[in-house]
Amino acid sequence: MAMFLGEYEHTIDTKARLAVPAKYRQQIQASKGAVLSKGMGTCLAVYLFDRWEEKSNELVEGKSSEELRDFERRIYPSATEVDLDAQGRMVIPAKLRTYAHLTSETTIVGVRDHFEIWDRATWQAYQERLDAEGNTVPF
Amino acid sequence: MAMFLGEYEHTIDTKARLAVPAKYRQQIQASKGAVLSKGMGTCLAVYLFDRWEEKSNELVEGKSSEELRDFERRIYPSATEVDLDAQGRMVIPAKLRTYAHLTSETTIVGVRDHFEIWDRATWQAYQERLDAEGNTVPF
DNA sequence: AATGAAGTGGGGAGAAGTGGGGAGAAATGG
DNA sequence: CCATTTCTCCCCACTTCTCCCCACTTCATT
Repeated sequence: MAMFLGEYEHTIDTKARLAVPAKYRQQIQASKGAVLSKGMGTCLAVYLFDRWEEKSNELVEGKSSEELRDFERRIYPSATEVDLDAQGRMVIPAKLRTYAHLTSETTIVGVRDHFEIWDRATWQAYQERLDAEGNTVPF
Repeated sequence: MAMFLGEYEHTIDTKARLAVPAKYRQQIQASKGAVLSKGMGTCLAVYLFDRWEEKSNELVEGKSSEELRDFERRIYPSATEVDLDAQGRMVIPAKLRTYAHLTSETTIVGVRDHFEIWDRATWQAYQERLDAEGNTVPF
């Protein structure tokens, strides 16, 4: 079972390329590929394909046909298949880059069943907010 | 299994031609062709032929012969086979262009088993409506 | 130091998207 | 049935962008 851990500071270059951490890259290459989509909050999310299908199928459960249409038109257009060049980089489409306020300085974080791509400043602000709210690490 | 993802901004030229995104084009060419028809809402929909047949068969289930006739007269006349020129463009018939309020600025979105063609302004308004209703991306 | 893996940067060929001319088919009118 | 106009579609041209390839740096390990 795939598992994403850790925090990496990578950069998006002038061609909109972002190197995927080698540990994640291996998991993508060992699976049927991955999907990049808008994430919850100001970030992007990458799921292995199988897991992404599982999740979207769960989310579809019990929706009326009207809700379903809206939902599908929200989910699928905001997603793209991830493909990596020979150096293990992915290209971030302009729409998604804008959505997540990504510039060059980027932080990539593993979140159990997926990983997320944050603008570094946005990520830091988010972490500081969690600290301020008294969220602590429970270990 | 065919899968349509992503969002593309293309233009309809003065000859009513619209370039199909290369990723979708490959799927069309790898299949038995595709069908262009009116979509749900102010848009057009393109299904691969096999999937379109499946869907219309489902929709026919349990209809009386009267309902069936109406249904068929509604569906089939508005649908056309998609054929692409050497540059991968399709021609949008005038009736369909009017139906979907298409001008020049067009957005093409993948929605799992088909893709849709929207006037760009109409698509933006629709997405903003979903935002306003509190629809968020759940990933 | 030498080696290899990981991340970053950039040149350049080919693909993708856009625009328009023009021949032949189809529709329209006498 | 022929003439004229309209429309469809094939072809060529141009621009932009994607992606393949090569190269360099850094860091960890031996």
